[in-house]
Amino acid sequence: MDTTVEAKRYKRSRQRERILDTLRRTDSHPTAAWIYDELKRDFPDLSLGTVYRNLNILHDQGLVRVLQSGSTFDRFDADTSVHYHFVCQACGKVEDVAFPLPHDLDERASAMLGRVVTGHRLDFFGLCNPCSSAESADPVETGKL
Amino acid sequence: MDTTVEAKRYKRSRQRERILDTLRRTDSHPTAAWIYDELKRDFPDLSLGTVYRNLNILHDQGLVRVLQSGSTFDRFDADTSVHYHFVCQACGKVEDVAFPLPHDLDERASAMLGRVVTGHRLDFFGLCNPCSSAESADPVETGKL
DNA sequence: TTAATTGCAAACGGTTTGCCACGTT
DNA sequence: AACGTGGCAAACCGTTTGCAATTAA
Repeated sequence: MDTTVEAKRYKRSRQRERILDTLRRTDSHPTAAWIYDELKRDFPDLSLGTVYRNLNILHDQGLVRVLQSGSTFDRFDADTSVHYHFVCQACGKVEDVAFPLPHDLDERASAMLGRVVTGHRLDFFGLCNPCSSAESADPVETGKL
Repeated sequence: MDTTVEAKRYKRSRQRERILDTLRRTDSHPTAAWIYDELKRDFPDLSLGTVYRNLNILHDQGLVRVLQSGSTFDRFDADTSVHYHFVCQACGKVEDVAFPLPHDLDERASAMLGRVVTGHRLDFFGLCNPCSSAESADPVETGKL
């Protein structure tokens, strides 16, 4: 991630425009590989690395959300009761959160969606106290996780 | 994952007991590597593979929650507005969910936690309609993601 | 004795990166 | 001309797995 004051100046590229376009035309929350397959028709020499690079750029620009970060660590919790988590975007620390959400949230969602809902997961993002006081001018970095 | 009718019969192992014990003694939601380092003192020949194997077993037994799945794909979304997701635990499909949560959820959480909360993420888990009708007797598999 | 468990190391798989030619400004 | 971008392939890194030896039941 860029920590300098100046943001990077990007040039246009057909590939990146088509990647964003492809992403906007679907609601299937595709993987990088799916986008790659999709564009392979029009760009026979397309590389997976190019797709990843551009998705990261688009994310930098705030045009794309990353739903799951497959590149981070698995974290484990022996507390199997219902509770949520607060994740510090600076240091990655994970804290428990006892946030009062409706106890029948799954049932409600189930009824509203017309699907079998067996559970949910809620994470809050932000800065923990130590990191909050340590950082003065920090880049935005929205929705990183 | 075991799809047979009979569940696997586990034997005791010092390593697995210590792994669960270590996990229960902390609230830091550690990674596998952290647990490995922790137990390396008492088990000098301990292997990371053993830690992973046992964490999976403990998860099978419902004694451990996995907070982030680092082994799955990143998924991308060009819709940057606030919305949630429904993830099918059978086929992995991701659907948008317009669930009515308080618009000031982050502010409330921020006040309650005494931390800077910049955002949150809510995922529902369950079975999508196609998978729901396809599966008759399916294993529980709670909290996989 | 039977089968689960372990340590080791190799394999796996999604993602990143170095290199150099090419495209954009 | 200056520098971001693309394609290719190797590297990366957390996680899984095959194997022979060990250990629980």
